[in-house]
This record gives sequence, C-alpha cells and structure tokens, in this order.
Amino acid sequence: MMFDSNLSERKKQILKAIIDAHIAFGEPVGSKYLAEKENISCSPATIRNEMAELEALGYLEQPHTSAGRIPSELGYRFYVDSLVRRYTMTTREIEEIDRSLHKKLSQIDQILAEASKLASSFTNYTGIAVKPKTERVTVSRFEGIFIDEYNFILVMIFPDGNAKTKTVRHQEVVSSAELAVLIASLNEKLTGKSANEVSVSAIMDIEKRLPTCSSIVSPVIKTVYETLSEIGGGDVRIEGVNNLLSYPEYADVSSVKGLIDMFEHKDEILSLVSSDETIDDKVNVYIGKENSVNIMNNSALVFRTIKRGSDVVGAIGVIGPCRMNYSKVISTIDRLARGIDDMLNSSGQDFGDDDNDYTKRNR
Amino acid sequence: MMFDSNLSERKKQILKAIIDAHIAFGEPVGSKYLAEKENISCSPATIRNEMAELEALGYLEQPHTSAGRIPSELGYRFYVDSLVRRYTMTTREIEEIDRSLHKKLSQIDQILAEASKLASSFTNYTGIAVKPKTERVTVSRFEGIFIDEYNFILVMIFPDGNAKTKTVRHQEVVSSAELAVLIASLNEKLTGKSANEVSVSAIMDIEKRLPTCSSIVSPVIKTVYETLSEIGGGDVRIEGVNNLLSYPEYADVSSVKGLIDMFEHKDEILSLVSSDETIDDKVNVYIGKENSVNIMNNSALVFRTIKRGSDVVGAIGVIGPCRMNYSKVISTIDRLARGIDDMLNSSGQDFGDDDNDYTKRNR
DNA sequence: ATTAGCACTCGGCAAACAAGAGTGCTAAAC
DNA sequence: GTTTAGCACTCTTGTTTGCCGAGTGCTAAT
Repeated sequence: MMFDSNLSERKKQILKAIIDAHIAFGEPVGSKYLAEKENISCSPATIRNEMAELEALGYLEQPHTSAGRIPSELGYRFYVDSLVRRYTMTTREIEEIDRSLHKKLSQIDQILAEASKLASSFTNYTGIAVKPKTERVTVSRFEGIFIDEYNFILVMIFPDGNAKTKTVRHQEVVSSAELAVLIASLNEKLTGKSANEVSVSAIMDIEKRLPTCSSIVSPVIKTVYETLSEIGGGDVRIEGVNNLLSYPEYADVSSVKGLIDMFEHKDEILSLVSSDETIDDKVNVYIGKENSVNIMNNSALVFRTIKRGSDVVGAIGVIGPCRMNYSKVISTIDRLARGIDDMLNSSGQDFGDDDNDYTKRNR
Repeated sequence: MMFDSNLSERKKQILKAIIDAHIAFGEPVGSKYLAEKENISCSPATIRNEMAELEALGYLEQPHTSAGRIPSELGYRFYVDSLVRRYTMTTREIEEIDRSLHKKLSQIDQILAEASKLASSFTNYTGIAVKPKTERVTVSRFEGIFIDEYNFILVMIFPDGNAKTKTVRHQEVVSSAELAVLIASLNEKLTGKSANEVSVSAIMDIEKRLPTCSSIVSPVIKTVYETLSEIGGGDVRIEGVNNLLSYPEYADVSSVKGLIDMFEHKDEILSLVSSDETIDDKVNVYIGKENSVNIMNNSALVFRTIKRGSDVVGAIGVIGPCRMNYSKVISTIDRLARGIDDMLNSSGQDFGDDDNDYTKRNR
C-alpha cells in the first residue's frame, strides 16, 4: 500500500496541505493560499506547477477552470494511507470514551445500538453499527416454562450464553408433563442444528412422543426455525444522520436523499462491512466509489470489526463526506472498537466492580 | 367540532375544491382553474370574491399577491372535520392490508415495528409506530435456568404472557440449588412490584437466605430493575422517511433537517401521541402547529391508538405534509389499527390456521 | 529549477427585462 | 342584489447581460 515512491517530498507536502485545508474549510484550495498560510517554502507559481502535476497523476481535481484544486478520491486514499498522522486524543477524550463504554451493556444487540450512538457523537458524523449475518446459528439448550394449559414460554439458549424467549399459545391442552417431554425431545433432536438442518424425520419423531398433543409440535418447530433465522439475520443501526446535514456536501436534497436511502438499504452496508475485503483488527477506510456497493457517492466509510474470540460479531464505524477528519475518526473508531472487543472478551459484564482491564490489551 | 354553519354551501364547495386540487398538485390554485376544471357553476370572478371571503375567514392564504390560494391550517382542519369523504378502499387494497397484517407477529414490539413499515408503504408517507411509556410494569413470575456455576439465565415473565431473559454472569460459585432459592425468593418478594416499589428490606431478606453467595443478589435485583424500566420505556419507530423527500414541501434542506430531527427527538412524538388530548378508538389528526409539540412545522400527523383490552399499548400513524391525502390516509390508518387491535384481542397469535375473525369486529 | 508577470477562463452575482399568472376593483348585465 | 366581464396592477419566475474576482497556465526573466 505504500506507494509514496513516485512522489517527491515536496509534492507530498503540498498534497497533504491541500487535503488538510480542504478538510478544514470545505472549499477548493488555491496556490496563493498555500504559499501564504501553510508553511511551504516556495512561490505560488511553483506550487501551481506541482499542483498541475499532481492533477495529472490523479491526486487532485478541479471543479472548474479557475477554482482551486480539491482532492480526488485517489488523493484521499493516498492521504489516508501514508500522510495522515494518527490523531492523538486528549486524555479527556479518552476518558470520555472509556466511561461511555462502561455503562452496563449486556446483549450484543444493545452494545451495537449504543456503539453507533457513541461513534456518532464522538466524531460528529453518522455512526453505524453492524451485526453481520451468521449462517450457522444453533440452539445449545431448550427450556420450557409452563404458564397454563394453553400457554407456555419456550426459552432458547444459544452457545454464547444469550437466550431468547417465545411465548407459545395453543388451542390444545398441554400438561406440564407433556411440555417436559416436548422440551426433552427438542433438546435431543434440535440442539446444535442450524435452521436448515432440521429434518422432517426429527419432527415426526417428536410428534410420536406426544400422542395427545402432536399438533403443537410443528408450530413450535416453526417458532424455533424463525428465531434461528431472526438471530442469524444481520442488522444495521444508523445514528446521527442529522450530524451530516450540517456539512455543505449534503446541502442539496438529492445527496440527502441518497443518505436517507441508507436507512432502507441497510443490506448493502451489511454486505460491504462483512465482505471478504474487510480486514479484522484494523480500521478499514472506504472512500467514495472504491467499494463495490455504490450507495456512497460522495461519502466515505470508516469502520472496524468487532470480535469475540476469533469470530467477527459486528462492526462499528462512521459514514461521512469524503472530506472527513480521517485522523480523528480513525483513532476514535479504533479505540471504540477495541474497547468493545475487550469488553466482550473479558470475563463478561461482571456486575458492580469497575474493572477497566480492557485498556490493557493491545497497545 | 361541526362548525359548518357559517359557510354557505358554495363556499364549502369551493374550499373543498381548492384543497382537493392543492393536495393533488401541490401548487396554489387560482380562480380560473377552478372555474374550468372543477365543476363549479359560476365564473372566475365570482369565485374570486368567494375566495377573498374565505381568506378573510382564515381558511385560505396567499403565498404572495398574484399567486393562487392555498389552504391554511385552519382550512385543512375544516376539510378534515367536515368536508373530507372517507376514501373507499378497493377490495385489492383491503386484501393487501389484511394479508400484510396476517404475517406471524408475536411480540408487541415486533408488531409495532412492522406496523410502521406498513403504514409507510400503504400511504407513501412516513410511518410511525409508538409504544408509550407505561409506569407500572411488573413481573408476574421469575424463572432461572442454570447454565453452569458462573452463569445462569434469569427469565422474567410479564402479566401479558411475554417474557424477557437476561444472562447473569458472576464471579461467585452459585449452585443449582442456590439458584432455585434465589428464584423462589424473587417470586415471593418481587412479583407484582413495579420498578420503584422494590424495598431494601426485601433485598436484605433475600440476601439472608443465600449466605454463601449473597453478593449476587444486588446485581440480580439491579438487572430486574433495569429490565422493568426498559420494558416500561416508550419507543418510537419511524419508517420511510425517504418517501417524504419526493414531496415538494420537503425540497429545501432545512425542512429535511427538521424531519430528520424526529429521529433524535422521538420523545416528543411519544409525548404527543400519548397525551391526554388523544382520543382512543378514533383516528386523530394534528395539522401543522395545532399540537403543543412543535416539531411538525409544515407537517401533519395522523394516528390512531392501539388497545389491548382497555389499555392503550401503542399507536400507529403517518407523518406527512399538511397537504396530505387525508381521505386515504385516515382510512388506511383506521383499518391498520383496527386490524392490530383485533389481532391483539383475539385468542392471540394461534399458529397455523388462518382465521381472520378480526375483520368482523367493529363496523 | 524557480519565480514574476500577464493574459485568459470561468463561475457567481446582481441588475434589467419580459412573460405569465392571478388578483382586486369597477362598471355593466341579469 | 347578485353575477360577470374587463382592465389595470402586482408579484414571481426565468432569461439575458455584464461585471468582478479568483485562480490558473504560460512565457520570459532570474
């Protein structure tokens, strides 16, 4: 990725200055400004020459003849890859992130929901949190709670220790003993099986064991099936879209429309974030049309995956204009994601005592 | 509410024609158009006179001299209250709503989530679904599922038959027998109590019964407490905002911004929908600034509450421009809400058999 | 290789103008 | 007295015109 060999030191300096200025002010930057404000030791004319070459190389572009230059997507890419210096967070910022993370969060879903809010509020862009699709979801144990003859609660416990309940109401009388048989059968036949591994013969077996109320078996199985697919399905949370509206790149309605479309086409973000190109344990940056999915027309996506053990269980990140404060965003997302990683991989959400050992891991 | 006495028949006819035309085309409507296209049997000049009077009465307004007239909020209000004829849905539309409602929906949360999508897609405006705050949430029964010495699952069953689980991980060893004691104690001390009725003495009582692992009691109670507040908390779902962006009233970014603010200020919608002014069993229409909350600047809110028995458990509706097809929207929301009402109040979500008895009730 | 100077280009802005739509008013017709 | 025709008036919208300024590219001098 480090292809800085082509560019002279001065070109790099100028490119960086242009991008910095453009990120700061959002407007095309001209040679005169660079010569005066940024400390570049040569005249506007020289800078112009360099800029022309940078444009020929594809790092810059001109909105029109006589405006300054703005970075191209390739320019941003180069900037992110080799020029951007890691933003050093103030201790206040670090503390704030740590504190926010320390709120009690039990389920992965809640963590993600909260994470997208955090990502949004810390960066002032739009935060996203993703739970990817996982094909193989299985129940590790079933439990049944008898309510009355017409109602019981089916509890499904998953390998990660989380659980999900479904209330089952039925027409037929089911005794407490029959419920126990049903649950035992489910445990015997369905544990460890994913949604599409449930065989018809297994269902028929269970029905045989419940001669008096065999008709409830198939709806129960159906419920299990639905729950498995539900859990396995991906989910995307988007928070703080209104943050983006303050940025001039989203000033016209059509771009806003594209933005709002994200809400309805969460799938695309899902597939993007969980695609093969994504690198774990590292902040990924997609700029503009780089990604295969083209919802992001003028936008960039910065995210990092979240792992429990070696499984990717989610991702958090932000969406914003290409002209984004990459330095700060990357640092923030990195810290947030690592914090969550470590929370998940520590002993769990133990109550009460305020351990913060997740700051110890990695770096 | 029926204050049509003031207005002559012809004025009403003209007012209705203006609003209809404005709803259809979104532009100010002039006297010439009315005389030609709508069948009003008098000349443009006469219509102009009538329009001037309607404006004086506050039902119409002029964006500027020499544009047509547009309805004022009062005009819309009058229209909705007395002029609008109930849109008669085609059998196809009715069937579609019924079919959509008939998908398996178990939890109230899921119903609402789905309902907002339906409301949005049927009306082409933005759908909202609200679960109001309920102060008194209680657990009717606790169950514990033993996983291992350091983990168990706490199941809380609510009076409506739904359940919620929380995985509790702890440092101390808790045996299966101790868990049973804990659960029995919870059932004895906490059932029927709402979040702020949990007394310290009850907690201490429970701790006494578990001499070997008393330290897990308080975190468990905390979990219960949090779950109760979580369930009791309101929730607002908004779906299909991008529908609105096609309408010219949301053409400039500032209005869109107000729209997006709804996402972050769901509380206000919540309080609006669950306010005292809201009438059950009837479609409520708030136009423009009528409501106390002023998030809706140029927008109207149409919704109806959803009841289980005599309790209001939610509301669904749509948000759109004041210039809204009230006729169709009101009918759609009414049918949707009644459908949901009846689903909730029927025998429950019985599996398999495709009863549609909820169409029988009311009307 | 760098820089100063200058002509050139193009977007943005404002003023000027024409067209069109719709009204309000007055006077005539029913 | 109510309705209608006619006309002047107002105000928005779209188009044209011209000008300003910012920034470039090129050439020639350093």
